[in-house]
Amino acid sequence: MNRTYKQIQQITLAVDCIIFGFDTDQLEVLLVHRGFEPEKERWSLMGGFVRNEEDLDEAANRVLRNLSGLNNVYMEQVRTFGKANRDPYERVVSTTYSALILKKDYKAEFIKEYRAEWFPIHDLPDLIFDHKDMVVSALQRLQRRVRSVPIGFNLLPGKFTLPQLQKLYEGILGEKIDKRNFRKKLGTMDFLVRLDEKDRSQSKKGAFLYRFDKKKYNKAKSFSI
Amino acid sequence: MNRTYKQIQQITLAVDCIIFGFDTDQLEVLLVHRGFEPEKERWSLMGGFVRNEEDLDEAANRVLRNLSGLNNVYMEQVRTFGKANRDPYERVVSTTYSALILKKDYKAEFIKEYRAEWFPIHDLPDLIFDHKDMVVSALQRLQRRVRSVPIGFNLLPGKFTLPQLQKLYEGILGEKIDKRNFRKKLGTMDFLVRLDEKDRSQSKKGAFLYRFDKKKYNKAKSFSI
DNA sequence: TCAAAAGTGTTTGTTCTACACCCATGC
DNA sequence: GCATGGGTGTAGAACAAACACTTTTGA
Repeated sequence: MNRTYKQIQQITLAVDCIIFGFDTDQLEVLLVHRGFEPEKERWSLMGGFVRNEEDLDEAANRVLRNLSGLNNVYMEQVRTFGKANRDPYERVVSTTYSALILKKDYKAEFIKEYRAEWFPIHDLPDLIFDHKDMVVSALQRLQRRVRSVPIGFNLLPGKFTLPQLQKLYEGILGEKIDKRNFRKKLGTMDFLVRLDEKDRSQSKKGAFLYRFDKKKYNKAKSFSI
Repeated sequence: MNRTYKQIQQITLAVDCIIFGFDTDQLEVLLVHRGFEPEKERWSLMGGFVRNEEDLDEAANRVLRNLSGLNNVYMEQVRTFGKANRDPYERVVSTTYSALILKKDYKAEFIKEYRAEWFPIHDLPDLIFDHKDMVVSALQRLQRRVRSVPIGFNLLPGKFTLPQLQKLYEGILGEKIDKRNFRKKLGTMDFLVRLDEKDRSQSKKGAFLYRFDKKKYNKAKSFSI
């Protein structure tokens, strides 16, 4: 090891965010239309360079905050993309983070300012560099994680119905789920508390609203779908 | 994004390798005793800086090769450690890779040259920086992966016995496994082929040798322990 | 009264767990 | 002949998968 190696190494470190949202029955990703060179007018993930004094995690949070106005968002590192020529213009190594946000928290003003747009996960436009691979690996990770950790709730409002929750899981996993079996599993989870309230926007009968009780979950910390 | 950001950013990118080996009944990690400042005389993972023209994966392979003489080793990226002050001497972001090697392939000459040493996974010396966290996260990942992908075989010779294999899994997972249940599962895997040969080094009766048939595995690609 | 979505149990098959004895051999 | 590790099967419990009808209500 060589303390002056920095003088030799010419690699820039960046973060890219795969921002997931959910819209009634589809999982979506927020992409930005680049208004600058290189690759102007193509689509990309939201990204940015890491600052000298900030943690890598902080960099990802800053990028997300600056480009979306959102703070305190559920986020986790996915993996680092480091092919020498992944960016043909300069040597950039990028660590990806996946974020789960409540779509309606994302303000229209940012849509305009950054020319951002939501795309269904299975209907993405052409993306720059290896950003498609990044989305794919983030999705795969999400599909694995969402079965064993209750992170999916970050994509729903604080109060949600079981039909909504089921559609969310179907959207993430990309497969139909049996309603009765799904509810049977949820029935064993006491951190899912039913409210005395119904949402009648989807049906005349109305579906009971539930909320995720974090404190109760933290006692047992067991989750599996 | 700013193409000249590299002039501002002063972050060095490194890789660190968590090298796992297995010795009859314990999972072990190869560590190096640092003969240089900073943190001279303490223990650390094998690491190195990424070169300008090499892929991140290549960097990890180079580090492993240079410091161990081993090539074509099973390796996968674990995660990237990027706390601003994780290395108190300079700003270094490090991507970790975990490697599974056959311990007896690791030559004594390198042990001497690099003052490297094998340590049982649950009896590590004090490590520099966040290297302990790196080992922990690599172990956790290994414990998850080893159940669903047949990567454990990389820690055993080409021919191995079932008692050996069971001890390997017990060593990695840190728990006892029922012999009959373990063998029942293996019995369903036709890519595990029994040879007409026994290893008598552990018992008088001798245990049948098996080998992992990669081609057969690639047909079905299903594995679960 | 009917259309549309919400809600509810049972059966069957599969997988997981616990558990104890005989076998082959070298000494 | 005995000590050592290798090898084998079964029964009960838990879990997963398949499947169809009733309820509520607004239009």
